[in-house]
Amino acid sequence: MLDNRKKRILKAIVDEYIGTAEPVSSGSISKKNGIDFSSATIRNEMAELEKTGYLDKPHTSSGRVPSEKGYRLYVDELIKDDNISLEEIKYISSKLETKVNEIEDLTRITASTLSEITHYTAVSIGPKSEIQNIEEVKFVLLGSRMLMAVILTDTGMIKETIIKFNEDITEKQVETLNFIFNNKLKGKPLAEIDTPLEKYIFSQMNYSVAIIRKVIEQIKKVINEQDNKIYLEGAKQVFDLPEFKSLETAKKFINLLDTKEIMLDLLDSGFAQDINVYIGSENSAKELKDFSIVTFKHKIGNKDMGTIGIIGPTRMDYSKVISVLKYISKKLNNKN
Amino acid sequence: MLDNRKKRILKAIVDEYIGTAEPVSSGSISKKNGIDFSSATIRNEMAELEKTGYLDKPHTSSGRVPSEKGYRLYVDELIKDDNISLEEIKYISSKLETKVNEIEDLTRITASTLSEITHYTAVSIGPKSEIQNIEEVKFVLLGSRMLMAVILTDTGMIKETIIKFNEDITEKQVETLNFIFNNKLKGKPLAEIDTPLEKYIFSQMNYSVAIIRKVIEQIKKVINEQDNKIYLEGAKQVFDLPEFKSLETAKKFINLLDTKEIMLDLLDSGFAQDINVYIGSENSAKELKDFSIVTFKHKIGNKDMGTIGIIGPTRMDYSKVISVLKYISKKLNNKN
DNA sequence: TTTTAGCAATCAGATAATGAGAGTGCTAAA
DNA sequence: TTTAGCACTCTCATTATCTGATTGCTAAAA
Repeated sequence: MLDNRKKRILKAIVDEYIGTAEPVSSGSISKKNGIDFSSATIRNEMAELEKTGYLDKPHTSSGRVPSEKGYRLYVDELIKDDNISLEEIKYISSKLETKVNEIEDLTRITASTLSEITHYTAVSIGPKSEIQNIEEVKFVLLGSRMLMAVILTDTGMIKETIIKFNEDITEKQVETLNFIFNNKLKGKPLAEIDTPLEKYIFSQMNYSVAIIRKVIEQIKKVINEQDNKIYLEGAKQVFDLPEFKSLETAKKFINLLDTKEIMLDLLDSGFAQDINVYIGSENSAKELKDFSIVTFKHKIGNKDMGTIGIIGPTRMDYSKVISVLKYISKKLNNKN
Repeated sequence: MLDNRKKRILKAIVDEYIGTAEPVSSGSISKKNGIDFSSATIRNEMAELEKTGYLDKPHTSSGRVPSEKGYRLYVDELIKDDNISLEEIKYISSKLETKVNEIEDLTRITASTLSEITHYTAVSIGPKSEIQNIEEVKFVLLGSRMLMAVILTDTGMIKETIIKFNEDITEKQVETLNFIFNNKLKGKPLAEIDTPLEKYIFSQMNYSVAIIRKVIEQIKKVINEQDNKIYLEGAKQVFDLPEFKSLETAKKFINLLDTKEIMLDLLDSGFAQDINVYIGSENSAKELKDFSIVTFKHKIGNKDMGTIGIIGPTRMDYSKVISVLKYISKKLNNKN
């Protein structure tokens, strides 16, 4: 266990390193208000902190840099979570008041707001289809061979898709589709739209199995696309961070953001708590070992409403990110 | 006017420079098949080409680099437009056969295919709303206070939007809306959806002007958004080009792509011809002076169906880009 | 016992010096 | 008209040198 002074010094080092991205020297810390010891004393403490694994040293004659263990302690014990300014509060409020029609829009706006304030990259996904129940399904005929299907779920997702046919569809058929889908599916999970349903409908109404199959396939497709759709905000922000000054690193990062599996995994991995922080190699994917991720599962009650992830260097301003997320989380819950 | 040999040498230089991005030496050209002169002779010709403005020289003892005038001649007179491989043809065909429901999807798929083949960045927009006529408008009630409006146009655009109200909407009202919109607007330009229509509707049916206003506002909003929506494909490809090895340049480029006005302008600027090439400072925006743009207005008959732009360094493989575009253009026209 | 001043040792990063290599322009011969 | 030959130029990579920041350790001071 670290004594109080060591913790204060560690905090000062991490704070400074987050600000400057340069190894922190004993001298710069000894001048900090609140820490009134000579650089020699700080040096001794730093040597200890290094020995116990909280700090690293890039090379013999350089200052210290926080290790992952150091960041972890910093995040768990040393930061405040109300590091948010009045302007930021105002900005967030104005953004969240934007009228949205669909739940994904809300998640996306939240993510982009977050990215704007923190200057890190944000990724987000809407609620998973598997946890959503069907509120209403509506078929609308557009022209004679084009059917639009609109699906509303209990989490507020509205998804529409267009289905084209090689044969004419009659108003009567559309009516039947509307009737069957709503009677059979209202309140049921989205996943019910599948082959058994197809068979059921076919048994109820005697028109072309091809039509029914196409309808169901297309709806399944659009739901599936929805589940795998990742929104990305503020990717170019990273170019302003010193850790991306090498083109190689920047390229690696951009490619990483493009790798759907990793991103989906990242957004899925959050625990039941609201805000999760993964520092460097704590991330499940080894590609993320040089980054830190903060994820936030937006819930209403215990219903998952989508997830947001903030990706940045391990030298992330955790205090700011967490504070802003906490505030947003509170706001979103009040809203409903 | 350049004699034949000078043209052949210029072509060889541009070809080589496009391939290597390195200043081209007299020696490397003299070895090219088809050009069987000693490096000294080539040197003399190169000196001439430089004097007449077709070539530049980064410094006294370096090889030559094409000037904008050189590229212009190259594009206008020296390249072939059937520089396309069987694999590429197959790939394009397979991509274009993807079923699409909306015209924007087609433009977008075309742009992304192009970007994949050429390794340059593609931007695209759908057809402008002002040139589109309304084919059908459909209102569908979702729940009791949520109305969905679907608009189909003659160019195949399908746009839907959701309108939320603070009061209940009846099926009767929806019917009236459907009746009036379709009777009044079928075949008319999209722009007719505006205040005069609002007044007309209000004179025809006596329910809350607030509802009508909201409907029209929301539809106008979604059409406007549509007009300003730019699709971007393959932005990260530029990281592989040597001209973007400096982070500064890459950053500038990414910011450029983000500047809507410039991109919209770029896509609007094309002439009546199908394929337009703008080299370096030929571009209207000064921010684009280090880039070349190839634009392509996709038309069916003389109806504009959207525009695609390829952005790359002035050292762009014009022959490849133009060949692929020509082929795609032919394919798209056969399709309809 | 704790803190601090002082100082040699270390190392990254900037700056300067050197040299090789690629390419040109020009001259004079083929 | 073409080409071989050669001095000249300039970039780029490599090496050497210098500077400044920072540390660890020792011994004195608190």
